[in-house]
Amino acid sequence: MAYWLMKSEPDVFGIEHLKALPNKTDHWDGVRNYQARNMMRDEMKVGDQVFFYHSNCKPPAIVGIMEVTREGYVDHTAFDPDEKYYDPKSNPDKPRWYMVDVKHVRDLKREIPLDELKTYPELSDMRLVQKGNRLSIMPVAKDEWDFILSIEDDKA
DNA sequence: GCCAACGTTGGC
DNA sequence: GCCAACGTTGGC
Repeated sequence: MAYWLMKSEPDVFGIEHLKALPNKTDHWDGVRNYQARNMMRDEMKVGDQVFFYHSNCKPPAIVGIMEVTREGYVDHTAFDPDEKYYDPKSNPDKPRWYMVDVKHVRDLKREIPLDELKTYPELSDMRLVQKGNRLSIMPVAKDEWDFILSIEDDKA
């Protein structure tokens, strides 16, 4: 089993939106970045655990845990001109973009903000805490995953 | 709202 | 295939 982190803007699609859906499950559409696409298409497996990260907000933070419930399949929103993430270069005969389904597992007991994550030497290898990081989906090492859960009970 | 980082596009 | 221009991300 592998571990991941996925970013979303809470104003657009936050963890509260995911929780409100039937089965607390949704497809993670709209990813238009090849590195992120490859991870969803090729690497993420059912049962993998995923941190839900709120980006572009105050404060940016890890807020919960999700689980992959369906492996990579074609992101049909790329074919629809009415969709925000329409991509005319993707078509059903030659799909360019993929997505996975994720299910809300639980909220963290507290939000763990980015500026706190940056203070731990244990997490210094995470792309999340590195400068200029723009990748919206990234793998998380098991020891990093375990470490983050171990500070969940700490006082902020 | 600013701006640095970085991915993508397109002319050559 | 290079690289400048441009667009987007996302922290601050």
